[in-house]
Amino acid sequence: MTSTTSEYLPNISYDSVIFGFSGEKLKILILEYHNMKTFALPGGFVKVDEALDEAVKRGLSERTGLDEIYLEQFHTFGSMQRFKPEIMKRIMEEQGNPVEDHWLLGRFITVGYYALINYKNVSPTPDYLSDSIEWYDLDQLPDLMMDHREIIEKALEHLRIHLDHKLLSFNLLPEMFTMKELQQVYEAILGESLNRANFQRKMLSLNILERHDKLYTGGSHKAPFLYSFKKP
Amino acid sequence: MTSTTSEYLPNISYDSVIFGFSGEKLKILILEYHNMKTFALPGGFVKVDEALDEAVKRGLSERTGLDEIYLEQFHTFGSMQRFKPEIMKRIMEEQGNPVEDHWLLGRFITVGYYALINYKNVSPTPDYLSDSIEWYDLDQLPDLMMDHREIIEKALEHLRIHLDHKLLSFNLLPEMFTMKELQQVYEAILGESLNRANFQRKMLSLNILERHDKLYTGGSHKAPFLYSFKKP
DNA sequence: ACAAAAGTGTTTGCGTTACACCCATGG
DNA sequence: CCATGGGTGTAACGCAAACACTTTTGT
Repeated sequence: MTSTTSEYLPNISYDSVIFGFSGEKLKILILEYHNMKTFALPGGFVKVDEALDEAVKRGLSERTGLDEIYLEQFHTFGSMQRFKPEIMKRIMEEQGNPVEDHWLLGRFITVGYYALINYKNVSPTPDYLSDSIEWYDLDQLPDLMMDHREIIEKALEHLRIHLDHKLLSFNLLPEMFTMKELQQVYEAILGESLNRANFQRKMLSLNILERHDKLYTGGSHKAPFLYSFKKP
Repeated sequence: MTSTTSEYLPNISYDSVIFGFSGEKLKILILEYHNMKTFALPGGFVKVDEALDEAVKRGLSERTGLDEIYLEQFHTFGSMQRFKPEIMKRIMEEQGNPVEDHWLLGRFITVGYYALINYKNVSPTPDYLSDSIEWYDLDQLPDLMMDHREIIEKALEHLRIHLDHKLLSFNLLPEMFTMKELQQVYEAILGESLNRANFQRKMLSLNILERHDKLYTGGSHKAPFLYSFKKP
């Protein structure tokens, strides 16, 4: 722990696992530090007079340009293995800000959050510490800093378990969507294919969907109904 | 945030919801601060070189005299409503330690943990800040500090959902127990009565129990089998 | 007419619920 | 032999999986 005062709480951070989807594969937003080949989850710090949840929303908005994201907290990581001040030191030196005693070099307990968004709505913008921020396929992740790989695994576990209850909250699908699109979301996230007929029945039985007019795509086949999530 | 250095991380705390059971009702361990009529969950702080999980185990051991407790993290609370420095200030003044600038008066983000133990195995001992620590029935809790009531509600929610998977880990029942005792645990925690026959079948179908000799209590009825949890 | 995609129906099996019946034990 | 508690059996129900069948659409 360092004694340097700043506008942020020392020793506490958050890391966000941003799942992105757009029709096919599930992706994750990863940032790379300047010339360092160091990949990490987008994370950040909490201001002294800011709620934790607010801090995460703020940071995410800065990095993705997307506001009003539904975020879900899933676990807090506090082992000592997380303490690797050399990495952050190198990052700050690369940035031309060499420091010996800085709160960023302290030990951090990090709170994990995840979100699920449509990555077509998003223009990720690197922050001042990193030089790139990119979507990576779930099965083609680069080597990640510290325990970030473990954080992703745990986030994915939570996402899969709570998918039914959370999908409404994530603004992942367009306002109107077909049953097939909905199924593709489920299949990408669960990593398995589902029976079409049974999926349809299960979704309709949840009573959260509203059926609208049919969608004529010009394809040589029956036109599918459009659905939206019920508002109330 | 204060800049006073100490052996603890500033701004981070944990609170533990210790559920206790011993045959009938579900109870919770609550401490009371000296002459203050201020009731709170037993919580504590993390040393600068100590893992979060370790800190919680240490604090709990100090307060209950029980080691090797299975603890489960469930949520981290970080709203600004938690920031009520006056309360801690009054507590410290009562203790004869008036201070203006102390890390304990800072804002805290707290990590919630819960455990489930047999309260007959436990001799709760007050720590230096509090003057009593007692078991309270779940439905007769006193008014609690800050958001501690909300923390309990959330802990209970998690306990109920994860009971099947977690009961093995909690050292709640004696080595050997009857099916009835196991059912009473479930009923106390879930807050509802269960069908005897079906409960028996469900438990046996989980394949986590080992059946031993019958228990002759001298009661005018059939002697029940004893069970233990399977080790491997 | 055909292929492709979407919607609906049917059968089956499994797990849960409710309730009944039988067994063991001590008074 | 009876009351009490414990173990097991069974029918009914609901849900979910697997699969088949029908309908719609553009070529």
